Amino acid sequence: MIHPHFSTKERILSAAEELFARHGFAGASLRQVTSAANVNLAAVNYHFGSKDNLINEVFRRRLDELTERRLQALQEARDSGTASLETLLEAFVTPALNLATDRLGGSAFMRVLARAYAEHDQTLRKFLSDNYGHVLKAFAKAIHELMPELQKEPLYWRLDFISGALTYAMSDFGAIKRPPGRTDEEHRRNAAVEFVRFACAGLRAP
Amino acid sequence: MIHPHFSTKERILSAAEELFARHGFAGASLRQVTSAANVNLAAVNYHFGSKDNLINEVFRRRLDELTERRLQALQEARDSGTASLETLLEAFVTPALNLATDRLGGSAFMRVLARAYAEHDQTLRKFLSDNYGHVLKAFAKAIHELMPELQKEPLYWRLDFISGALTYAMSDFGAIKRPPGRTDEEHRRNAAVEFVRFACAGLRAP
DNA sequence: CTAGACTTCAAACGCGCGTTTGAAGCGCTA
DNA sequence: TAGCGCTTCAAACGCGCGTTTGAAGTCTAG
Repeated sequence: MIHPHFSTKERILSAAEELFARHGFAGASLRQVTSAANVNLAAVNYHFGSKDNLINEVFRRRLDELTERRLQALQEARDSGTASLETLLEAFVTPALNLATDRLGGSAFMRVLARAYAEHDQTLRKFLSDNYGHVLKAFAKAIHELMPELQKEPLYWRLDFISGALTYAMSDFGAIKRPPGRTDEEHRRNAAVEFVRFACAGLRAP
Repeated sequence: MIHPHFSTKERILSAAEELFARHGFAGASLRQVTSAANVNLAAVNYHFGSKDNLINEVFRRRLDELTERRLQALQEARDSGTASLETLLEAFVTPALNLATDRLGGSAFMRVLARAYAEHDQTLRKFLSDNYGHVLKAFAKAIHELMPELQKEPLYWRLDFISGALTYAMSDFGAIKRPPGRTDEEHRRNAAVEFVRFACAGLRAP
């Protein structure tokens, strides 16, 4: 059961996120979802129209905010006038880390995202690239200004690797668990530092 | 229709590989598989017992050989006495790349593998880690011997990032589309070169 | 030629799927 | 209180799922 005081739509989205992460889009049924959300089966089709559209909305709910925070952090980094590769990557990584660790269900969403990468479904891929492709472009542009000597194609490859590494590392099947005697906050901070160091070095590769 | 002169078992495995890559394990049905393989529906349960076991056999067929070739390449790199980070990572990546490009259906298998990483299913993950976990350990050990100054925790973080990036790069999802006028083979080889360069730099980060 | 093991076949099993339906419940304002 | 949207409900729809069954086909050894 998921947070009975939330709205029906929110409860469906949360339950769907968790079950899609665990069983995949085809593997999780609407009956499982509505049962976990403590909601009538027909509520999904009433509020979302179809299962396919529910999947899209699961992405939209998290990605809209993630996108906004990333672009905002990017803008701040550029406005400060002290932009380095490190601060740019921090602007990209930190919002995702916050989502994965702060939010209720955020880590489930990271696993859903990892599944989306493995999906070859055209509808879903088009939805994602249409709605959120501009974020990657904005960061690519900022990084390009900072490293004009790096060709466009290698740059895009490396950004691609960075996105993949971040997504897979943040889903909880990654090997690294929080060590005992360290707080979640410290763990997240540590992950961000390690990741930014790794990604910057990768970007600066000869 | 898939290669009518192959045995029933082989035709089922090939069709299953292709369809699991395209629609996922839950999303591809045995009716789709047997229809694509030009084989009777009951043949799956006769030859493999169940759908779950068919999934395992799809992995076994490719991973047994992939594992052997990776460990062999690793051994050669160490025996040659000129082992570098680059040669180690090449030993890991190249067999996968050859599988993806040489073999009929190999690229489909790479997408299946990406799906397996995103799966949370305990049965499948246990099967994979029981049978093939030792490969990753062997490479981690070799890298540690080559970079003894890198602490264990940062090393594990970076290997985690690299696994994610590799998985991501091997599935075809990435933002990078194959440029027109370049073959699939060239595209993948280029990806491997870019990947090894990126991963080595990341491992060597200060 | 034929007995017997192995393989393929069409048909059916019960079940859970996504979706639809029409009635019932609810919270407003008039 | 009556009327009216919006939301929830139980029930049902047709369909495709994984699996099972028993008969028919195929091949080889005696």
